[in-house]
Amino acid sequence: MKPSVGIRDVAQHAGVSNATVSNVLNRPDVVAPATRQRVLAAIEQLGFVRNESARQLRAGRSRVIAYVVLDAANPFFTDVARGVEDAAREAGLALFLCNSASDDGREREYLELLHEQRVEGILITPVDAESAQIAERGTPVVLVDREAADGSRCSVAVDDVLGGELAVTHLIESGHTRIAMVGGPLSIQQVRDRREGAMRALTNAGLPADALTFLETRSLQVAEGREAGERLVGLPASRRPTAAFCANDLLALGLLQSMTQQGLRVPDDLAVVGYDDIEFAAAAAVPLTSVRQPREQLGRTAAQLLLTENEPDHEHRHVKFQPELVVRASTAVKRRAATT
Amino acid sequence: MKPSVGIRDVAQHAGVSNATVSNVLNRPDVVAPATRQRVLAAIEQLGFVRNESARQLRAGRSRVIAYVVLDAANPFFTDVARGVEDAAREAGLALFLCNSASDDGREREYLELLHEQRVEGILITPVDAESAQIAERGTPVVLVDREAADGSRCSVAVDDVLGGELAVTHLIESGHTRIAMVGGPLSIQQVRDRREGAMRALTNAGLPADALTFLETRSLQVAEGREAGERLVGLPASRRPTAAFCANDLLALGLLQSMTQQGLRVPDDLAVVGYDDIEFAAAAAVPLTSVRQPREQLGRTAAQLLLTENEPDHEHRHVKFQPELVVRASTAVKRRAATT
DNA sequence: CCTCGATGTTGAAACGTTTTAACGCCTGAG
DNA sequence: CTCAGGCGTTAAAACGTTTCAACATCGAGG
Repeated sequence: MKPSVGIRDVAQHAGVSNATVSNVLNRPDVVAPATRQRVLAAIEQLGFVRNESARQLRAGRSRVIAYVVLDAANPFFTDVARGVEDAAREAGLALFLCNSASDDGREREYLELLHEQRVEGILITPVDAESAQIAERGTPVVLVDREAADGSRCSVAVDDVLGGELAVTHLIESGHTRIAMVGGPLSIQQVRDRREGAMRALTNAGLPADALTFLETRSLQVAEGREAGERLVGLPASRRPTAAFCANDLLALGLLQSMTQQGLRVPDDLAVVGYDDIEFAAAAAVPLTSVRQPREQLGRTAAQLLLTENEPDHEHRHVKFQPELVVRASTAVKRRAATT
Repeated sequence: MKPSVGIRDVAQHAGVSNATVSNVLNRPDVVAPATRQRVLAAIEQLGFVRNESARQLRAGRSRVIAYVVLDAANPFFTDVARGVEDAAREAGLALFLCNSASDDGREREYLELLHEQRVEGILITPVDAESAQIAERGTPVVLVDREAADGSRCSVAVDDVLGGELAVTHLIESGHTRIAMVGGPLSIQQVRDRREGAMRALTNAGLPADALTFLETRSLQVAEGREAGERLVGLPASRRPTAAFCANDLLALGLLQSMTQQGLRVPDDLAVVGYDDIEFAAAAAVPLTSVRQPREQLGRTAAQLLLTENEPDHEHRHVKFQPELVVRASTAVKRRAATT
């Protein structure tokens, strides 16, 4: 079971040289049919499994790309990953998924490992885009859902400022003038961008900057959304926002739950806008208005960009998609009578 | 950028032999502090990255395990994966996630690749547990959320028959006598088991077998749940079930959505029970009654079992956890007046 | 002064592939 | 009968590590 049968065992068993076995494996057409059969039989019989390490050592390449994802439990990222995988398999590559779980220690470890593995390329949605961890080390890296600060590598992103603007403009047009934004930590670029968009929406509408209350969360997960909901309800009614813009749908779902539990109604007592438009947003307690991003296309494009990396005349590109607002019940205008 | 600096470049640059560099990397304590510093400096300066293929080729081992998951977009599996990863990193191993997406072609390709990569071990939730793809090939394999048919390998599972029984017993006790089960394809062991449990519940309650209508779906995803909802509503009212047991929460969420869209109320017109108790179940339009499985523990245990695989006196074990019913609004008894 | 053990370092042999250039053989053309 | 050329096969040299036995060097104990 362990004695690890190698290519030369096969060769011996089939009465040929190991080079011939290698040819059967890699260029079957070049070897005579009879010999090929004999070799294949030997492989079958001995249960030979090609040793990828050796092959790779010799060949220098590895047929594998990896996607280091920020939160594997967030459906947004699994959808992006699906896009990546589709593109990868079209190119004959396999995809390894690594979950950094927003922990830059884990992220570093995975990057290190992947570099050592000499994967063909790395896609990453980094914990912190500025971090030096992602330094060039011979393996091409493409940023996903983040913009490369310097032009030093390819990136695929969505215009988060615009997304924030769309969301908050929608709330303002629905008559809201006290709006909360829930999200965090602020070390995440996207949270900052989406907030910037939100501010821009205020400015456009001629509202003062303090019309937006920022509730910072420790992460972008459901539990944090619930907690933010409690904080929100804890505010004195006179100051309490009438609408909330959440930095992603997980937070929004948590917020929604929290509202229900505390006996407040959405959208009547609080309108809610999420971000990402994950599949569960539409199935939520109150179907969620959300900012949709082209998730699979994001992944697909990133993978394609990665594949161009080792073309000789490669120029780093920065693709930026546009988000789109999907309006559902969580922001429906009912008995809204704005304080305006 | 490409000329790939190796251990001997470092050695030369530091004025030592490559063996010493290797020692610095693997047994730092054995080399004199002064030399060590010099070598580390050289590594830093040359941007040396250890070649894992070569190391692995020599050492025969690989510090990586993999989990081939059935559907990376299903939060149930991402939670299991989290458990796996926690256990793996405690053991100093990294985890590669591979998504078979319920496609046995993909599954086969990934298994092949992982064997060739000589990963330390493979966890898998197989598309088809009986499939020969998973044949022993030198790399230990542990089944996750499936029971090993023969005792030929370790497995970690949850008692799905019991789970089905719990769900349907609950529905029966709530007064339902015409029950639908939504799930499929039947090639999936779990669907079969859960249905068997459902049947057992009928028997226990003295109901005839045809009290359960089985609606087979093509997959276990949200869209299929929606479609099943339409089929359900299409039934003549006299024969239409008053409750539905879904083989997982994704189906249940789809069903829920479909009901709402078609103007039926849950639980009044149709009670719904899901399975898995994913985080989104509680945040659904109508909070979902569901059968909870110890997701992270499932993963954690599987990883631990895998780690015992190459102990000399290893005996294959089959761990089986108990599921638990979580009752929420989707099966609340309101104006229920059973036809009994 | 010699021996011994401890401490650090090293040369060289693996590990299992792929690849290259060369080889032998056979066929058909001259 | 010879020779060019095609075809199938092979020996051997990589690829970049780790490891092992051997080797210096040095201080201490006899």
